[in-house]
Amino acid sequence: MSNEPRISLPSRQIADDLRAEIDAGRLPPGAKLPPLRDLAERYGVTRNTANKALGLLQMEGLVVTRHGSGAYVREPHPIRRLGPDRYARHRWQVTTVTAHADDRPNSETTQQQGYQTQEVSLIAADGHTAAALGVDIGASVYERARVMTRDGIPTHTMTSYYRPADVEGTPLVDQSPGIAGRGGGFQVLTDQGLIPHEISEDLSARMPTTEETLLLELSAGEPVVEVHRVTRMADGRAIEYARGVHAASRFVWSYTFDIPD
Amino acid sequence: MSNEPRISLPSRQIADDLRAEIDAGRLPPGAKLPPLRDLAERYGVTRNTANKALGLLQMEGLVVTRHGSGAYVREPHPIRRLGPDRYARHRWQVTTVTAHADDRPNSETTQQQGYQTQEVSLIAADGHTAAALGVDIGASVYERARVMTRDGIPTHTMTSYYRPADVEGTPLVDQSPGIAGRGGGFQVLTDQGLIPHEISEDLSARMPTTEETLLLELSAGEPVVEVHRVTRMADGRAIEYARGVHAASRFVWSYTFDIPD
DNA sequence: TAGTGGTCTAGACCACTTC
DNA sequence: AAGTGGTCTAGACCACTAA
Repeated sequence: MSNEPRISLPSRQIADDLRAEIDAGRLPPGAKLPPLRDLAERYGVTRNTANKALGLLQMEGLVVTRHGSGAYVREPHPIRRLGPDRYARHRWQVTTVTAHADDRPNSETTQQQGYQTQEVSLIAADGHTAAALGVDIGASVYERARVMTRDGIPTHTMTSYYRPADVEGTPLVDQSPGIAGRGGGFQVLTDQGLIPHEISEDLSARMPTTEETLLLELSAGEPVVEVHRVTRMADGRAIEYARGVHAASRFVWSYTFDIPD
Repeated sequence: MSNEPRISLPSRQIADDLRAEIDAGRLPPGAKLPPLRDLAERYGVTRNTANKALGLLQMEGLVVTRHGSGAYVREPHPIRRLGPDRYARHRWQVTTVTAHADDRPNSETTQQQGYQTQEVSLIAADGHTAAALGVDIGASVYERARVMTRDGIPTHTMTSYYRPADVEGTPLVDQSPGIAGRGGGFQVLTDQGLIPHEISEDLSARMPTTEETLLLELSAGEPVVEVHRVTRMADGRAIEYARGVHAASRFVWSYTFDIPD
């Protein structure tokens, strides 16, 4: 009848006990967990087994370990709320036309979101990109890959794709990092006469690849959210396709819409 | 200088090799991986180490293991696309008024989404619920918890909260499973004169709790997406607050909106 | 019954952090 | 130097699956 093991596996039991301590607040965020050797002795198991218990808690995202230091209750990340407002015109529209020689914006733009790297290359469009931009598969498109950071820690990647004719000669496809600067990509497109009007976003979540774990400095048990974004003009023509990979624990996405008929 | 280990750890090496086989398509979805004992022998390591390598691949969501049978390359799930259309009026509006005596809808409604269980109870509102519904913290609200299934496998949970005055006496708070039936919750609210008009959704991703892992039959390395939804009438009054937990790999969320000013 | 994954003990060495 | 997490070997037993 019962599908459950009669007695909890030792590693599970240890994890359950620690989780209870955490949930009850007796081990608050930032608190140090007992050393592996203590846990092993207390439960009469080997260090391997105690270590496995910690592994379970890491996978759940409840605990982080610092090699050589200890295991700690994970502290909640400051969460950034991503709503349609982040694309608002007043955030990127520059009043003076073609003012992109002025890099290094001084005020709040850098604080809000400064990117670390910008890699631009001309590549062959894959299926998704081709479909989104309305070009043939294998056609040349510009790829602009960035890693976004906040307070020095990477938060997400953002890779944009453009039709070459749309962006040739613009700061968007200039190798120099950060040169898109003031106003960013949308302003540059606007300067080209390509006015962003509508955005479609597709969101999905998965576990990171090993590369992403390194790049985004993800701790064990942290999923990523993959965002696919298509930006269109008022006439429906797509002018940018972008793929982002976000550390899940640092964001919440927010959307509001009317119920359709 | 180099921060990388000179030689890859054995468990990492095995995982990397297997991942390469999978990525290259030499181990296609559904293919059986070599038995642990074979891997151990081939690499000159113990079964423990080979097992750890499998664990890494499981965490990445690339591999699933079936106890007693073997380890297999994970097959991609059929993905369901969730757009605003799923809330469209024509999907739930019933032409004949107050037709909720007719349970067990016979045609497509059940195929699309049939729920397994419905637990209704009167509980004290927590902070989120109170804020969303505009009631005091601790005030009584109806909680209606469901587990949604598709083709017999659970896909997500959905727990709705209502102001008691809004739903008292309606099928929504009837214990009998499935009785909301035809048209579902929005139709019942409409029958009460509470017409859903606008929806706000907040999405975030995280690793599942152990309970959720059992409930949604999640395999190792599968994250969940938590959806918070507030449904409002045209005058802005909230009539439902709902929280859902989705198996991440089975869904993609899709939103389209105009760029704000 | 044979094959296979899951977990555990016992003991060892290493890598990193902290003092 | 002492403390702590990470990984590994060697060997064992158990639980589940499939023929």
